[in-house]
Amino acid sequence: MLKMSRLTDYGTMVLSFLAANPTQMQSASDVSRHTHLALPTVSKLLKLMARAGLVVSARGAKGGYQLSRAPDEISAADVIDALEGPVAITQCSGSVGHCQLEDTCGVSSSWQKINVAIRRALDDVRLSHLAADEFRMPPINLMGIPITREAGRR
Amino acid sequence: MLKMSRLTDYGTMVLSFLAANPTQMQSASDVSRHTHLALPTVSKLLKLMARAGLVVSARGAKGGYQLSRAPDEISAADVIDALEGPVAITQCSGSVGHCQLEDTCGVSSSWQKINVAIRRALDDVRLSHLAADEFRMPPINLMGIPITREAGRR
DNA sequence: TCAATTAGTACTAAAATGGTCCTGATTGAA
DNA sequence: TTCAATCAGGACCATTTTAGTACTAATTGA
Repeated sequence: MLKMSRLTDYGTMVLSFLAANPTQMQSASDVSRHTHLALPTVSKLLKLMARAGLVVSARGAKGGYQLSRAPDEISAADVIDALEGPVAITQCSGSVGHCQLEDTCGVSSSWQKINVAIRRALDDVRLSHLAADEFRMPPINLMGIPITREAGRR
Repeated sequence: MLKMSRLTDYGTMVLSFLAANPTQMQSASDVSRHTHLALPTVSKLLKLMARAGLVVSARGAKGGYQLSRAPDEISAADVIDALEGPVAITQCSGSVGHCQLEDTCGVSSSWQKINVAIRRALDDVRLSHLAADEFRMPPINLMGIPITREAGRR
């Protein structure tokens, strides 16, 4: 069904929050508090996204996370890549054996076209778009007041 | 990772075989024999695709399956719909509760754009393209000679 | 030195997927 | 009429994937 995993959904929430607070480092618990996502989950997400270079981290007291670049420099594809691995509708021979048909394999060519189209669509949508959707209320309200949001999301 | 399920992959193999033999009904075991996919699996696939209207079935002796329409009238989206359910990168509230934000829900709008782009890409690729890739050898060889193909596909 | 905080990784529980099997209905042909 | 071939519809189990949690080590500011 081509669905995005729940983690990716959460990931956009987390990134959106960071995008709304670009100047300060936010600790994982800060993020957890504001997004209403469980701390261990947020922690895991941030670690993954740090490894992927979407956010930068600082250890130690006063440490935390920040977006590594502007929200319109982060695409949906980046997020999915970070949290679910590379986007590809067909993964040629997921297993060990290598594809002997690689050169001539026509099958992939049609799916490949689809892959490219999907990738482009995912590249075109930036965190700035997603984040704008995410927290619709005026930024002034963002900090103190918890953003109400269903647990199941949406 | 946005991957297509293995069943869908098999599905295209099955449909490709049917596309190569448009005139005769093919029983599930015929299809199994020629695609080298296990009979119960082929059977399941054909049932699902029959329910979705991609193939027509006939019961009883001499029964079997046939494409319901021309190979270029069947899109990749159709196949995925039939075997994995509707294509949607975000499934709004998979659970019971309904979306209270439906009208104003901005979150979905960006993802929705992605959905549309993906859907279009999947609509554009037709079974005729996939099938052309699938069995590349001259049609004359198709019937008697088993088409060699790895179990793991590709 | 210590508390706060990330990094890394292991682990468990739950859900989705893949695959098989069984039982019943339909139908052409002996 | 009977029977074998064949599809229809589920039930079912095993495997894999995903989600979520927990624990330990490393880092760093005060």
